[in-house]
Amino acid sequence: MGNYNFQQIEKKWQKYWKGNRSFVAEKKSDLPKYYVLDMFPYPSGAGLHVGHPLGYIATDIIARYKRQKGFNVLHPMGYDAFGLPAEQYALKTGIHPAETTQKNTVRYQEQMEMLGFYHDPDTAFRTSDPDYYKWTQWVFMKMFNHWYDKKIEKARLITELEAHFEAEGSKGIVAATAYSGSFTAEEWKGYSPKEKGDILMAYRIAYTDQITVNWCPGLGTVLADAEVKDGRSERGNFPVERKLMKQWMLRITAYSDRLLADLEKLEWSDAVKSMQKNWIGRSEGASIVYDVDGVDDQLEVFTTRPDTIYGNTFMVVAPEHPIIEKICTVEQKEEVDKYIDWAVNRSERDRIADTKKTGVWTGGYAIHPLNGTKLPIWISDYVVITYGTGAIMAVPAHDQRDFEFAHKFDIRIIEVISGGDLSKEAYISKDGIMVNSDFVNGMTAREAIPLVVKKFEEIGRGTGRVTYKQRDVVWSRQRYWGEPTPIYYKDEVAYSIDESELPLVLPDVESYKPSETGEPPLSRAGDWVNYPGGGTRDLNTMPGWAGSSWYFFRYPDPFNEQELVDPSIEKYWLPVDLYVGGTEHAVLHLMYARFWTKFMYDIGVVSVEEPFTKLVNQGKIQGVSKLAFRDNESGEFVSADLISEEEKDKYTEIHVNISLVQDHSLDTEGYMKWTRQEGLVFKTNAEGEFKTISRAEKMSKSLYNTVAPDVICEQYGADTLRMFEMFLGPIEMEKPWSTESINGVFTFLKKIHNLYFDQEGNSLVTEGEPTVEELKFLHQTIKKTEEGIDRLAFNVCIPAFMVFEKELKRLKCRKRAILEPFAVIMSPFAPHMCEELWESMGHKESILEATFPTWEAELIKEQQIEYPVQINGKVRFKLSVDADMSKELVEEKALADPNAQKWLEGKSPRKIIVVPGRIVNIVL
RNA sequence: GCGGAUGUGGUGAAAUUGGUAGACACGCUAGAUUUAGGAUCUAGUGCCGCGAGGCGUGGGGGUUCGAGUCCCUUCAUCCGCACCA
Repeated sequence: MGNYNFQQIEKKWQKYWKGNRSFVAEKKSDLPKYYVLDMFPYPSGAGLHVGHPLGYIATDIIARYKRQKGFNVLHPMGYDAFGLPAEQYALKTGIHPAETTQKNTVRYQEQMEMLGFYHDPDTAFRTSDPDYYKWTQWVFMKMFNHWYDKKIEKARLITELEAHFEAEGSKGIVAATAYSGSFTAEEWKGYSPKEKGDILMAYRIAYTDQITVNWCPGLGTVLADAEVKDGRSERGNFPVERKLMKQWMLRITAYSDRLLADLEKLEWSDAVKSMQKNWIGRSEGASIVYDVDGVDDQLEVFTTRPDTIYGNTFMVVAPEHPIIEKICTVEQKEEVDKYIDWAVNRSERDRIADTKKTGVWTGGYAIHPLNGTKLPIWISDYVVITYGTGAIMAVPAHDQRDFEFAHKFDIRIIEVISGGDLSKEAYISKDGIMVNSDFVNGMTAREAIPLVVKKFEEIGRGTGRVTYKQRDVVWSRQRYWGEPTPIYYKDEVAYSIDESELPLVLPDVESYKPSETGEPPLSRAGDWVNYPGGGTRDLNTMPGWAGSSWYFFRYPDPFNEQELVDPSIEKYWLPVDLYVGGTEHAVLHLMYARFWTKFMYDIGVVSVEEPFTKLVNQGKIQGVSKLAFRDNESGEFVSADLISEEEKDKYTEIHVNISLVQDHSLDTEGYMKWTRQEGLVFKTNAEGEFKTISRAEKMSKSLYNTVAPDVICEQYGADTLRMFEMFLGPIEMEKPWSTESINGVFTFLKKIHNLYFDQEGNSLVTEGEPTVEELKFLHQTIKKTEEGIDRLAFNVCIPAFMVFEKELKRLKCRKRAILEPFAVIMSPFAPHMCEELWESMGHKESILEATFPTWEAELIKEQQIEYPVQINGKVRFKLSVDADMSKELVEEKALADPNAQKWLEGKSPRKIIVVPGRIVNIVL
């Protein structure tokens, strides 16, 4: 057998689809729309490996299926093209990142085409195209020109704020801002342009601020908190230091509440939702203001447990807290300075690794707001300046950290909630009963919380408050390969450029390095840095997140020069119905995309508040690495089967290229050639083989375990690869790549080919009327396929096809009425082959135009049902009855059955359960 | 520590609302066939047992006529966050 010439077939249909622009969506249509989206890739130089297409195959299947179901389908694929690798390559080689990006994009496109994907070719833009980033800059400018009004929970024009200041001063404004001053209209009018500019800046949604940032000297740029892992950069693994710098920020915190609340509306996994919730980190509590003994300043703390106020025996402030210098006594000064110096210079990494409590007393006291006792104020780095107010009321009896601290420094512990064992640990439950607590004694802690807050509000000592872990996001990078910031400065005041000047095109520079003075690469852009008409340009570029924060709005209308997106088109297409991508973007990208969407909604550019209705995180396909053992002392390589478990630590594991390994045996000659090393010693086993071990881990070039889809396509074809990847298991799950079982799918496709064609390639399809049995099997298969696709369980569709193929073979059925719909339902999975089958059956149109058949419930209904009959929970025999027989009749028939009589032996059963269509259970 | 997920044969995995656990595929075993190749076809394959039969969805307990599925508890693995007040 085997004239399944997949190479020829696949080439033919890929050319056909391309030539006919088969996958271009109608911009607007009376048809219902379906918008399915992949997280667009960064086009890296390495090209795709077999792990990448997993999600793309899934979305491709959905896209083709939905089209056959009568939807107008948009399945776009563009490129997230700004980013570090191209720039670092440019630093090394001098090749312009645009050139590298262009080359890599073409390679990606070829590979995707090879896999037969349904991607709208009009959407293949790059975020680095000026026509695209024009709108990235445009949104940024809008953020610069808006502030967030907390009263109506909406972004508003900054000019409206100015007008308000002009008329009434700062009174009556409730905004998301760090500005805490107040002024009258008269005062405002008297301010200099710089003073006004500074105040307005503190309100803008895109604003600059002098902040402590994660400065990464190795990369020459600042990084977002999330881009830093254990004190090192996530990319490149360079050390990161804390440094005070002026940076662009986006006021995402203004949206924290909405970002949190709207999670409820989304069909996202609990895992991602909880990661987002965690990141926003909302907590409800109270802020309480303490007087400080002998000083005018007050100390404000945030707590989630105001109920424990009477257990408060000391205060702790972060080492950076400004109050320290005011309250620190002369006697304590030296010790305090020493501690602060140590704590501040301690690396993030050490601080996390070491959870032992450290600290020092300032010498000062705070006054308990309810009972007036003096509470010593301590400094410790277990309190961080960036959360809450950077100061806490310590309640050692009911907070584990305070408990440890109090024990170490021998501070008083007062129990105020009974029920715990304070000799061992703090008692943190809210269900205990309050004691030693004046007016809340006797109630539970949970009940006490609102009463204590109320009390503080009455005496003007505090208020109920909500805090968030989330902080504003740093939105500037001192890099070249990104969107230039559309801002210029004149007399130290920032202005946005005019909309007509967009796009602000990234200028060429002769070197991509930062300048000698540490300024960004754009400082080398010659005259570009001067804004025409006076002033100088901002030299920062935006982070990689910028382009990906809104790209899904551009796909429906990618060539629009007048608007970011035509509102009527946007209304038709958005939101995205299904978004598929990896978990690595669970927090940052998805958070920023949601934030930008909400902002754009506020200013009326888009009609949706949430961009992605349903999100699916595809599990990555892991690589299977091959490792050889090398003796640490002798440097000899030793076959893995010669090494016992205990000896393993005497050897180093070396990743070897998986193509050099067959059946765990390493081609040692090949290895030496590959590593360009000669005379290596390999200790082989008794059979003369050198064994390696396998390990599933991330598929990565550096671990030499990548498998290119090109190789698989050449050997088995794209249809086999697609089906195989879907067959491996549920798309959400992580699984190691194994080529071993691919043959099963390949054989199946060959069988399908043989079902439709003879050896010479002539069609075997016959014209007879299908039998009821044949139709029944067909419709069962359609049903399974439809249900499988609807819940993205592609791994159950393919077995259904396999079973059906066997069934057809058994029935010797090659009837058109059966084989035609069969080709249609399989076509999303193996599109090339099914097109070929479709054509061979005399169709002129592409199989894409064929309607996905609907299963007919009547047809698959059984005439006779075979009930398993249980006696006391065990199946004892089978009972065949008419499908429409009533429960009572089934019961009667079951009891009358000789098999049942055998078990009953004349006794009458206690109970009989008949579940229609399922089972009969007789209980004795 | 907190949060989220996952535990089913030798392997990847199936199993609508609780209703014959292990579909389908890989692998393995036996056989057939061939121009012998890692091709193709047929049969078998959860475990124990010669057998009837018994036991089986990480462990323990519960609800139910009936539990992979629901509840409680415990263990293991993976992921995320982490002195968050």
